[in-house]
Amino acid sequence: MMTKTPNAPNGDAASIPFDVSVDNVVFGFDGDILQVLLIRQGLPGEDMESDRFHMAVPGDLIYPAESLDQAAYRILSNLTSLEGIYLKQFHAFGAPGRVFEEKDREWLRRMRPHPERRVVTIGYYSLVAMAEYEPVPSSFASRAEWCPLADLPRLAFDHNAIVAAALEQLRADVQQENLIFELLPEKFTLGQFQRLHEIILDKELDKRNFRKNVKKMAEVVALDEKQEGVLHKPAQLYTYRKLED
Amino acid sequence: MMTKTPNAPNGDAASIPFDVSVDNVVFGFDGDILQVLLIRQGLPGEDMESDRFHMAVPGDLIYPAESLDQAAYRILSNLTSLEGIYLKQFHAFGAPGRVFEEKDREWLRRMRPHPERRVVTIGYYSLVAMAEYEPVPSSFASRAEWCPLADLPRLAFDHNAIVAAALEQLRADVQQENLIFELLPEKFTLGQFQRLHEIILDKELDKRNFRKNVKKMAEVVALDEKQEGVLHKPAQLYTYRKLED
DNA sequence: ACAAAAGTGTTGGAGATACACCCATGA
DNA sequence: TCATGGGTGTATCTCCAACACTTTTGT
Repeated sequence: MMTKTPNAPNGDAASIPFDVSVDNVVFGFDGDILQVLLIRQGLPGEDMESDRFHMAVPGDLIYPAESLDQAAYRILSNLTSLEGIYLKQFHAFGAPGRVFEEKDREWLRRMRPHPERRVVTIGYYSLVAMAEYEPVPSSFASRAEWCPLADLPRLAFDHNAIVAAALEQLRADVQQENLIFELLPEKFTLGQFQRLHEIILDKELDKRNFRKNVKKMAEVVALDEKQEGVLHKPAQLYTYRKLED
Repeated sequence: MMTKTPNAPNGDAASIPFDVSVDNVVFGFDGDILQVLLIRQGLPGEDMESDRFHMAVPGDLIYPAESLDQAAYRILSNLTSLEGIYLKQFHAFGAPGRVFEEKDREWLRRMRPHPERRVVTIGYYSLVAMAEYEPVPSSFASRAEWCPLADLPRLAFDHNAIVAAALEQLRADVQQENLIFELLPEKFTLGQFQRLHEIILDKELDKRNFRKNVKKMAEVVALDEKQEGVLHKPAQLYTYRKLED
């Protein structure tokens, strides 16, 4: 426990200060594909279309008096005006080499009071029904945008790895819990529901068997309403109702 | 994102320094019940039997140049002489009120260079076959001991909550992956194997059905050997062999 | 002899899988 | 009329749950 090593003597050097942040991978489903919410932040004095902007998953340092979960909620509610969004901590990222690009270091130097501090970030993911998403207006300095999961650009820091880990965790979690409804709008078709399953589980499902299973879910109830304005047979709409027991 | 609030203005107050630590919940199986490895640390100048000792899950601050995983491995190998132990990060704990007992504050004041810093800890759990566990000799200041999971004492900080969360995570993980063998000794009986399942899943299993399922696991192979010195019919011994594919 | 855990098969029901055609709409 | 996704039932197979008695050892 208390072994002294050259790398980490007791005393000050073994307790350098850290910054702790939260990064939130926001997944959205538009009825067709999964998307991720990204932040595009300009460096001060540069315009947003410059190729030196900073693209990242939304995140921020933790405030002195807030918990990790509170920080994650704060970040989310600064981006959307929604309440009660599902949110889950999934992994901490703290490798000493997390910040390795010169561009990222530059960004930290301009935006952070202690740009050289090692930073450990706590990864969260959230689930949003895109149809109900109301983005907060972009500021001059930053702008949120959806990006299809399939064609993410190169992100800041280790954020590509964070998104990949979030997706993997989501895949595992969906099989256990009722998370999947968080991604669906209030009214949805069985086609959308099946497509969402197929994307997340990453395999094709048999339509008839899938619908047979849905009929056994008491939480999914058919509405007295059909799709409109589609160029094929309009689908029955369904909704999710939490069971009261 | 950059909203100013009284609680967290930009600049220094929004980036107070943190300590980051790793706490490792080490689960062991002795063939009968699950146990947890605890550290009993004396305050300097007090003896180990004093009731003012500090009982906790093993943990330490992260060193400047190591990753989270490396820190977790270091903590583990300072306690056991084993290599290749299974270890998994499961949750970060960072509530501002994690340290609330006067006794814990006192301990920090004596042992830490920055006792007032807010500390975020990354929780890991590890799995150990107790039969093969070789404890490292206790120092004058600290001593590791197994404690049955069922009768944990009151632990330091929020360590009781950390152990509970680790157990919950272990329960979920076991159903997906092949973790359970990490808790078994090299040679084990089907009785032990079933008992371990029953403890972790927290439900009784049917002996015949259980054995039927084990027979379908290609990784579990019968040895040419039986238990000795037990006061009942000696059981066939089995072992786990990773499949090469 | 007794106590204590080891070991052993069958059956019925539920749930999973595989599979192909017609329907309603907008362009 | 064509393109597009919506909608529907049956037969088979696999997997899971339920269930009771005999065996081997040490004391």
